[in-house]
Amino acid sequence: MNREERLERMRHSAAHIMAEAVQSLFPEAKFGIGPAIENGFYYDFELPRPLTQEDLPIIESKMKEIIDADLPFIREEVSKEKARLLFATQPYKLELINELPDAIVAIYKQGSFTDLCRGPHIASTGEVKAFKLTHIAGAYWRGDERQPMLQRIYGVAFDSQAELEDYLLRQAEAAKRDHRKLGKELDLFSIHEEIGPGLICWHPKGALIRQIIEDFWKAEHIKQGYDIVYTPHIAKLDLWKTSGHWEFYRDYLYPPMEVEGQQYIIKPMNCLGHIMIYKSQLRSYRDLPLRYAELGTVYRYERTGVLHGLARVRGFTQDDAHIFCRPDQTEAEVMGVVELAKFMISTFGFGDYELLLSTRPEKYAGTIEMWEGATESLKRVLEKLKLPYKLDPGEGVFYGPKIDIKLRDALGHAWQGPTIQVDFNLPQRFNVCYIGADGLEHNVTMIHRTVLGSMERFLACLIEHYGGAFPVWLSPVQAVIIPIADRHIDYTHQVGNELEEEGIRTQVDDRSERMNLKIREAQLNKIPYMIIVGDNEVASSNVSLRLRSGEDIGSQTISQVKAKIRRDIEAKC
RNA sequence: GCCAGCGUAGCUCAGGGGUAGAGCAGCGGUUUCGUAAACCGCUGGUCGUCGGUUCGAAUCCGACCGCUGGCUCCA
Repeated sequence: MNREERLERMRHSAAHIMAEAVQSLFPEAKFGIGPAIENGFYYDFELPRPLTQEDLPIIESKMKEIIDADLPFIREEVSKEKARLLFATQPYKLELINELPDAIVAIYKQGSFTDLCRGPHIASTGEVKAFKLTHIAGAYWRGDERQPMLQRIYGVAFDSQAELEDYLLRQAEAAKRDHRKLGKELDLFSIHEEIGPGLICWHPKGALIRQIIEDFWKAEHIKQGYDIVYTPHIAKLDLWKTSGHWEFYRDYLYPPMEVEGQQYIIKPMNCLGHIMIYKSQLRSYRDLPLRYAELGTVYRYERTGVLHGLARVRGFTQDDAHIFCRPDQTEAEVMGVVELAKFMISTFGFGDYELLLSTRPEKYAGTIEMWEGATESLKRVLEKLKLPYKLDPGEGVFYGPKIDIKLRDALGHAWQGPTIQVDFNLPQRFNVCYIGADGLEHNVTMIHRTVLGSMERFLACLIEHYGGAFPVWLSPVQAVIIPIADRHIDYTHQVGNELEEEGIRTQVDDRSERMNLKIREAQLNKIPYMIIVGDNEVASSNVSLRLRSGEDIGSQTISQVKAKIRRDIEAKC
């Protein structure tokens, strides 16, 4: 048994132990399910009263008693009949029993607690070495919002106290990288109750980072044969009826507004504008592929409970593009997009990401042949590029299969970023065609794609990835010049001007404050270079260089410093 | 949207039925200093909003708004 399997078994057993503890405190508890998860476990309960944070230590100490008693886990196999009797007061367990395919089901007992469970488990409760209950949350029975909401207790468990403490410490460190916290501390963006939830105000420093990314994005897209376009933020409702969005996507749309007797809505997607541009002329098969790219701001109504800083908002800018191509070009185009996405996110330092290939859902547009053909193309691209990916069966959008790339935030939550979606629906609904070599009209294949996801979510991940210490090329302030005493101020401005002329974003800190305070603030603002000047520097026409790592490089000529900063900017690291 | 928790000065937070507190920030001074916080003084809040209970509410109750952790959903 490898480490992961052993840990999973132990964590699952910890869930049973927690269930026993809860049962002893609430004899009338009804039990849902209690699996192992990454780093720990949870169990869902229906209880006579809401749990509070204060209940957790009580449950923990009860769990410790059970662990200290070192009770064996005993597996038994019983008939469904017997299981129904055993769990007669447990409606959720009965529901599970009824759905199990076999006539015989497994149960596990430890101490006074018996659970319907496939197993496997550890030999006895004493094998749980280190655990902690972390939080309580509501969770729908079977993850279905029409079902009752149960109370879920989450815990973490490890092989040793040291590993547990290490994990908790890492979580605490990760919390410091939270983009919502850093966004405020580094003065990057804000969200206002007065404006509305999920709507972002970008402050000068955050806007500057975004602008650098957008400039880079545009330049790379132009290199890759994309054409930059702009399309309106509102459009007639009829357009969205034709596209099917009004029918399939209505819950996410802001209600229509009436203008001159016509209904308009704010766009939730950019595709329709791009289609209109495509359709403004007759297109020959020789013109394809056409790639229209737009940093397009869209608005979607998201339920209040799902909003999260920059990562899940109601107004966001997609780094969108739509590729119109012939079916025989699809694979090459998807290949180009995957490579571009890989290049973009690796430029921003993301090495660790997940690729998912989603296939045909139950409700779908187009024919099975179209789906299979496109899904195979996507698969071949991933295989040719030797990219490891997971299949996400049935999770495609109704209009076509897709490849998603997920980026992780500081706390390990995976957010969908780049996405590449083949679309069989819109070309038909809008009759998006080209004239083939045969002189006849053919539907184009349309590919919707982003290579960052959205500026908001990407920035959220980026802030957390770097913990706010952005690489030099993205740092809003790249160098701060700090005089030791007021008599050095003239010289700091002189140095500052030289750096500015070199295109380095420089700030001269000429406030009447002590150098130590200025260094501290520069550190807290995660400014990459601190350039300190005092009597020695003025006398020698040099500067003293300190890095945000804390490293004191010491005396350098101004041209040495300029060259170093330029090199670091160009290396994008 | 659902479950739970939370909302006190610009920020971080204490207080908890008798009418508001700290540190930092800000402002005014003093200090001119060698690699992560100099010193003194001052200003600053209808305690998220609206209702209710009470002689009296920031404190208790209700509704709403917002935030946090999950669930569901997603770029």
